[in-house]
Amino acid sequence: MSFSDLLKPVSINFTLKDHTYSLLKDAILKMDIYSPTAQLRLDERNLASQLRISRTPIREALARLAQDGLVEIQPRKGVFICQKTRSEILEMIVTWAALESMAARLATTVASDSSLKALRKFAMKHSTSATKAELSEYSDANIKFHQWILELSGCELLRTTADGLFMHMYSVRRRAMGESDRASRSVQDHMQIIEALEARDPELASKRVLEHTMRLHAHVDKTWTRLESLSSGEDDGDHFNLLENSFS
Amino acid sequence: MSFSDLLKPVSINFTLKDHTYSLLKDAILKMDIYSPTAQLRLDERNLASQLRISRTPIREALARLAQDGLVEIQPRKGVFICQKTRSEILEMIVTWAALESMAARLATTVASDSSLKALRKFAMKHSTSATKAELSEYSDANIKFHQWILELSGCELLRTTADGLFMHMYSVRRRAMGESDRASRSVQDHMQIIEALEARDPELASKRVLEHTMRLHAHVDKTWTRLESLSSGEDDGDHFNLLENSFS
DNA sequence: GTCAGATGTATGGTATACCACATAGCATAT
DNA sequence: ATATGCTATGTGGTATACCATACATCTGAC
Repeated sequence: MSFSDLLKPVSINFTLKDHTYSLLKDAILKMDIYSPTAQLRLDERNLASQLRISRTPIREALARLAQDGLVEIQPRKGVFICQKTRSEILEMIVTWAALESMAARLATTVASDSSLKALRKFAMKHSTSATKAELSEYSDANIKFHQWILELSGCELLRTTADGLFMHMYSVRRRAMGESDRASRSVQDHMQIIEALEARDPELASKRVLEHTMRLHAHVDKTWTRLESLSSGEDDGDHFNLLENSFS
Repeated sequence: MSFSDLLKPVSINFTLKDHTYSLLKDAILKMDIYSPTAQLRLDERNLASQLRISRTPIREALARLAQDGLVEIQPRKGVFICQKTRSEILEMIVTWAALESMAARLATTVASDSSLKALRKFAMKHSTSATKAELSEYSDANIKFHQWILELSGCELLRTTADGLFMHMYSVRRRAMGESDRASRSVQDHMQIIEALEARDPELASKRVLEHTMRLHAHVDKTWTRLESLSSGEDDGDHFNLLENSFS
């Protein structure tokens, strides 16, 4: 090993702006933004003094977070963490379903046999923990499975776009994805998806991913009521109920 | 009508930051960023003096544009307009196909008869201009048709996500979407899509939109060579060639 | 007692000064 | 002649001062 190998990574390209961005993003995603006691307002000056930096990099980070839809900047009013409505969450699941369904379609063609084998191994390992109702672990494995399919598609844009959606659902997944009665069905679905991938059947793989994700959609649609009570007043309508007969 | 009615919209919620953002965005999208003489570098101080404002709102606008993927900020180096590689453009088309295909599926359920009728009317009106090889007009109508389907889905997130992709393709659409030999086939496709929507057939509508968009994908894949020559050196591989047999 | 207006304070928006780094050109030494 | 190192300059990164607005509180008049 030469000198240059050791000395290369001199923290190049580090900026407070970028650091603050990921710092704030993680903090927002970790906190339970639906708790009644949640601090929804972000004070630039407080953040600045807490992080011991000036407001400038913070403001640029906030501008990016606003672009992500994580916060809302009301001019002359303040910066507020965005609470997603049930309707918005359902739309995210629909969009996610669209992306992952396409990813599965692509994966039937581009994924290597070995990578499919690895996916199967992963899914089977976690099929046991799911039945043990270790919900948090199951939830993580569940998300990982879906992200894996996105990766297998070989399409970076599909993956990153879907990641943007997953991000918003982190603060939500514990209550939406963790029900144990859904776990066994979910594991079953996953296995069928893998079989379709292994069979190199684009239509079938795409169809199964779509149906699987839309089952989550239906589940959230039915059980999710707490969110509406918090941000009550605005009613976007629940026209998505109508959509479910598009997927059988 | 009282004075206050007339005077209300006194630039409330107007911020230089937001204004600069859309200003720069439009400017970037309008210019031909693939022209050899294109000015790819953005100088903060130049922009500031041209717009007669300070650097601060410009920097926040640039941070958002970077998030959009329109520009790249290289710390301590400069801000550069992003040229998309052919590979990235192909990925955009794939992702767009995923979104619009889902939108068509939803639209078969939620779109009203009257809105479908309006879509058909729109498509038929522009089917004539397409044969007249009025390319620019056809190109606009083509995009409008696809956006319309996104709207009919009733899913805002599908629409906005797809819009984000369309945005990047504006600077590209003239050379990618305007070939007249594609126009007649395109019009034909559009009509078949409308028929599937009117038949309220989710599978068929989704399938036809997918195939239609992937025909554009195949077309771009085959004919797009100029881009690579400009940003030659990096080769992301053209593994997307392999994907086309997923769609027949 | 209540409401209108003034005033104070907090917060975001903007401008600007300064700093650190990257780059190119030049000078000097070998 | 070439290579090395210094310096000048331009650029983005950061800090900070100041401005404008929104909102709450207080005060005074009715």
